Amino acid sequence: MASLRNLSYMSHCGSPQHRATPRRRPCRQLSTMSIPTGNRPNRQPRVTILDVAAKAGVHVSTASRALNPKAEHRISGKMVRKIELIAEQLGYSPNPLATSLRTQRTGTVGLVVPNLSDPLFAPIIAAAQERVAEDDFVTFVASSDYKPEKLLSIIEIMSRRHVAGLMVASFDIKDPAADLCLKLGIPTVAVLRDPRHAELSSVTMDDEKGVRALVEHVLDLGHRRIAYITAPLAASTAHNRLAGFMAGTKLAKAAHCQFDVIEADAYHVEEGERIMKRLIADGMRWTAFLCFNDLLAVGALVALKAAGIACPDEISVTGVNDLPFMGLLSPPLTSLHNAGRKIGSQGAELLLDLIENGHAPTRHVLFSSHVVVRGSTGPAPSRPVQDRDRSAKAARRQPAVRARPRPP
Amino acid sequence: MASLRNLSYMSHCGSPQHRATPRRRPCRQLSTMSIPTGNRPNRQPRVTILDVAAKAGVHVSTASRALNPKAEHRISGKMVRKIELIAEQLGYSPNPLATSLRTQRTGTVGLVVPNLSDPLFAPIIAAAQERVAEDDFVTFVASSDYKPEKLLSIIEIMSRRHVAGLMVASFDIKDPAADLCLKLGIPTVAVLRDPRHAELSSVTMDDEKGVRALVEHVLDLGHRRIAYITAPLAASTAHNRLAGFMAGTKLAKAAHCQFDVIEADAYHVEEGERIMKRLIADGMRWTAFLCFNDLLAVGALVALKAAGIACPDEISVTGVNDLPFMGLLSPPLTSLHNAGRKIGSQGAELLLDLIENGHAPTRHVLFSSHVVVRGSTGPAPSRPVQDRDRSAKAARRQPAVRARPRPP
DNA sequence: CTGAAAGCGCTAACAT
DNA sequence: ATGTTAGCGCTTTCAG
Repeated sequence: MASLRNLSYMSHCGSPQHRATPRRRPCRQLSTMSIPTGNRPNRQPRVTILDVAAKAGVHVSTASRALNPKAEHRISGKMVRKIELIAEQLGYSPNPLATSLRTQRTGTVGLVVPNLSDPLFAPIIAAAQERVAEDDFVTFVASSDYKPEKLLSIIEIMSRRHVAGLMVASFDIKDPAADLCLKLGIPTVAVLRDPRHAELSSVTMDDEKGVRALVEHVLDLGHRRIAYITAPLAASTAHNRLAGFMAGTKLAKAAHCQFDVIEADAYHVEEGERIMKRLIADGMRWTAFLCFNDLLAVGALVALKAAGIACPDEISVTGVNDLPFMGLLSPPLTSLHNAGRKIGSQGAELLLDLIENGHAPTRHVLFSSHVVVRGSTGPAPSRPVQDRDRSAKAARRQPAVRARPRPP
Repeated sequence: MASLRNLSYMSHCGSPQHRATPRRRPCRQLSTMSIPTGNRPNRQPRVTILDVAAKAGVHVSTASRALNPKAEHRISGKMVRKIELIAEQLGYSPNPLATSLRTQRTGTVGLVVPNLSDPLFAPIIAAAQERVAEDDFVTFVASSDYKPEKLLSIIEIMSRRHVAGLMVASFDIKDPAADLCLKLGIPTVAVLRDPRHAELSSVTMDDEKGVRALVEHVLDLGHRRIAYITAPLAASTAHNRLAGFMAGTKLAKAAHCQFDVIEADAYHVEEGERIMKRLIADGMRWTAFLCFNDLLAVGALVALKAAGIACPDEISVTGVNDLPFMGLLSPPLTSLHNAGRKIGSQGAELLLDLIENGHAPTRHVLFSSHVVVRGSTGPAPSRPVQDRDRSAKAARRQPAVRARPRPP
């Protein structure tokens, strides 16, 4: 069975090439912005509704009505069928550009996330795109790159293009970008990050409850020195999860507990690694780390492994989001499982409501997450790491950790 | 340091709601397709070029020229500056819909992948989107869902919307969708999947060489019973990688070697798991598995672990693409590292070339991959799995594996 | 250097 | 039930 079907073993015959000088756009106007030039010479001549009308021997408006579901009852049944037939055999399809200009409706929606590559956002975009496609919307996608100015610019660009609505996963708390959406009159749904704007619908996870459950989980395991690595606090998710952490600590009524919070500068693996390295170097004082998200947690795991600190035997770690593969790491990561694709489809659903019913009430959908216990959390060790012979600077204790550690 | 900054511990106050009856689109025309209705009542009244012209006391055409870099030298310098100033203080920005209708250029490109959620494609889309955004293009994104008809429909929709170009990662070999792109006159770049169309530019990985290197790697480790799990052979990548496998087997001049090929039905983890379960049940005869991609390989690892078969002690496994986290699995997956984001940015580069220079030659960029050796491959065991007491049906040998195993 | 006028392709009053 | 007309906002001949 070494051979299979009739296969042609073509070898790839391409030749590698690279641009010598990357093209740069010429510097532009201030507020105006033009459509990039494309020098396509020979496109197919399109069949217009005029052609259809001519062949049917009727006026364009008749053809237009016949082809338009909303007006087709104003036309005799036979005429409708005749025109539809002609349209089909001519291969007519309406030019959305003209339709849009006339009707002020483009049939497009915009999806904005902080980072398209993040495995958290990809399924959300995918699900939202699928949902709006069912209603014949096409999707602009852009990435804010975690930059507020970029988000503003994206919203302006999309607004100029008359998107019917926007689904945004990039809002900060009290984000001016959210105000901009409202000012521009664009139906907007916030997902994951809720700007806390009364007039904006949102779809979010119940992060507060989720993180509180994580705290309870590690408390149950006997941990008493617990650190929480939060994301930059401009994001609502960061607020909510921190609130959950604080609530969890209160639950503990913990006289003998030590809780600390460390603020990360970013959301990715490298940042988690950087922070954990620093903490290790400064003398490790905790037995459990709750991380804002899985990526930071994975970075923490990497740093622990590099330092020869055993997880979960010496230190427990948790993440949030339960990204793909988190269950297959070593150790498998304990995490908060979120609604994944459902967030995207539900966001799309709210958005379509808003679009199709101009005065739909704003709604706030809150999905609950649940703790997925895996191998990265275990019983608290009898002695914390620093009491052993490992940490170089174990003596230095007091202000060992800064709220916002800087790169060296 | 348990408290941090002045935080407001807002608790989330949304209420969960779900649509009772999902809205379905009414059944549509055959070839015509209309723009979805959006009942937005009150958008901001836009500032048009007429307003600018009026305030400047000139004709619209003058204003148009003054604001258009390509025609602004036909206007006196003072006039240009005056109009630009007025445009800015009025907050004018051109309506791309009107511009597009007039010029037949939309400043949009389309990006199509088989699956938006796949961690392989997300970075490619992200990188391409970033690159084309530099040239002021906005991006339509859609997913073909591995369905040829869906791909055709996406291309038609995007064509109707006058995209300036298309980057497609969904082509099969000799894909009619590729012909469609050409017939429609859309500048198109194929990425990852090369339809083998002489007139289409492409950006791909040198999969053949890569997989051959993987074969060499496991041969070097002493493996003599090697299976390759291929993807459905409609995809060019599947052809190329299989060719690499075949080439590797020939290199072996291997009288005592056994090579087999198994065709998967899909690309995801579950499929890898299903196949490996089946192979285990049928009596395992191999010591090394090369998998078409990481997801299948991960599935295989899951099944092996579930069956209590040790990797790499008993069986070695490899993947392709080196997705994020592959190095953190247990065992860490040996894989082929690909160019990742570079594929997307290079694809965008070629596309922009095609768009801006109508008669740019078609180019084929081939990136090379390299083997990343990790823990999932190890020396061949002295005795293969089936010779021990593990396999239930170890006796059945001959046609144990079908080319296309079906679900039970 | 600037104005006049036409028209991209379509839809939606307003007629009949 | 169909035809007439106007115009969405912009660019681009063609005149002057």
